[in-house]
Amino acid sequence: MSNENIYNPHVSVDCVVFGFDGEKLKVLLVERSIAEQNEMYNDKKLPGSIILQDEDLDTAASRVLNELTGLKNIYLSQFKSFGNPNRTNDSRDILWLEKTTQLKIGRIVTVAYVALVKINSKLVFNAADTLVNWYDINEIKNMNLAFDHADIIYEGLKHIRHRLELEPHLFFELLPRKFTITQLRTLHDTVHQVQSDVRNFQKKVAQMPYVVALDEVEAGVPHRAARLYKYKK
Amino acid sequence: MSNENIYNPHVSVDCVVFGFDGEKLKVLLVERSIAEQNEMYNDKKLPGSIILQDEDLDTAASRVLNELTGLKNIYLSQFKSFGNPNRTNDSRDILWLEKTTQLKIGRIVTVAYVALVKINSKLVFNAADTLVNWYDINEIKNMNLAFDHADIIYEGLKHIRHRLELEPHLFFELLPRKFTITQLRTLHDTVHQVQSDVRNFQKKVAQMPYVVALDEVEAGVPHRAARLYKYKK
DNA sequence: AGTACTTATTGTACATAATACAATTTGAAA
DNA sequence: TTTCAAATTGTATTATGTACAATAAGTACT
Repeated sequence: MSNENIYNPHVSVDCVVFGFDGEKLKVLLVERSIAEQNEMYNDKKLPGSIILQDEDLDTAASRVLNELTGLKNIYLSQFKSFGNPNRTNDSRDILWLEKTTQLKIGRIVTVAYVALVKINSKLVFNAADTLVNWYDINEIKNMNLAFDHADIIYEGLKHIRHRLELEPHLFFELLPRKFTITQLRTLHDTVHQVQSDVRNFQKKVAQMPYVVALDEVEAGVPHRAARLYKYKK
Repeated sequence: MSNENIYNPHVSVDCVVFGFDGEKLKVLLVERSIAEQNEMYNDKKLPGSIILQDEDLDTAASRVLNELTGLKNIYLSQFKSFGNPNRTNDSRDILWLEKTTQLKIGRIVTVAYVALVKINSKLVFNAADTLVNWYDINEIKNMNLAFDHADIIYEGLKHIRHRLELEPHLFFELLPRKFTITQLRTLHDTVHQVQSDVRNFQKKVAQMPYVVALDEVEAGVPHRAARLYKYKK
């Protein structure tokens, strides 16, 4: 291998942050504005950052999430790295990188993470200059996203579907602290794209020792209120 | 974020290549020699390489494997990236990096892959100056490995155990083209660290349409020869 | 030829888990 | 008190997983 071939790309982390609003799976995206000639171009991107010197990958991902939402101790898991040499070739992406980093950046390999958060958490969107919003996972394909972030979201979705199959405990990262079995079932069915039988689902939940019934029912519904449950590891 | 904090690390790929010799799971390691003062220090490392300019991650991993073994079209799957800032801090590792790359390299983020190969493949160990050998997965913990390669192997093992549970088809990447059910069972039991019941295992295999019996039996055994099977996707 | 040895091959009974399916209860609203 | 919307609950059936041992086949030895 000749030395001229050795290349020194940058490394970043990107977070695919999932939430559940009671009906749909959502992803957290950051608004991005690019000054292009006399026009402003707007699109969306995943929360992410180039890693800092002496910063571990996991640490960088936690930092990104914390800077954006104020949240700590949330479920965060590396799932795949993306290093296509062309992933930073779009002219708008190059423009944006130069503006935000003040550097000529040729290539970025990004390490992608999935995060699961309770959408009802009072998210403190810290950085005053960044607009952050939840988007329905099904709308992503109709949106303009930076870099290869649409691919990353899609891969993250596949990953989290697997993970939730293997570790059903992770469902409770997405639900409020007190939830009904119907909410759990809706989430389960949304994630796995199935329609479970109500009775069989109740039966299955009944034999999960980590789902415990509370002495409370939901409030404010115009019909019989459902019992509330909590997750207890 | 101030610009002085933006760092530009190198990126590499490393391959954890698994094989099965009929009894044990094995990993392919490369011999490494480092001239240290007047002594030669020898240890082992994973096959890997810094990625080239304009080279995709998957492509780099294929290249590494092909340069080392001559094999193409083998199962190769990215599983995790390792970016601990201290992973390249060992003095011998630094020495070796400088010797082989002729560069001052501060930090390397590596993207790790698992590969599954038939150990009976006539592996052409191309590079005349690299000694390559199979090592029992259980011996790894008693060996001196470069960088954090012991961690990477351990994570790769965990990953491949998961994968083989979800996609039993992958077992056939490790077995010879013609195999006996006993070989398949031994492999299965080794990977999953269980001891299956012989009859129940046969039953399960019998209802795999992709395992087809041949009109042949194994040769050269000093007892009743077992029927041979092949995998047919 | 016969015996000993080693591994291959095969079935049944039982337990557990997954699935299909609908009537009744509860509380709020009219 | 009637209506409505959603919550709650059980049984029969099927499929899947598990425990368990006797016989068959081929080699090696005498």
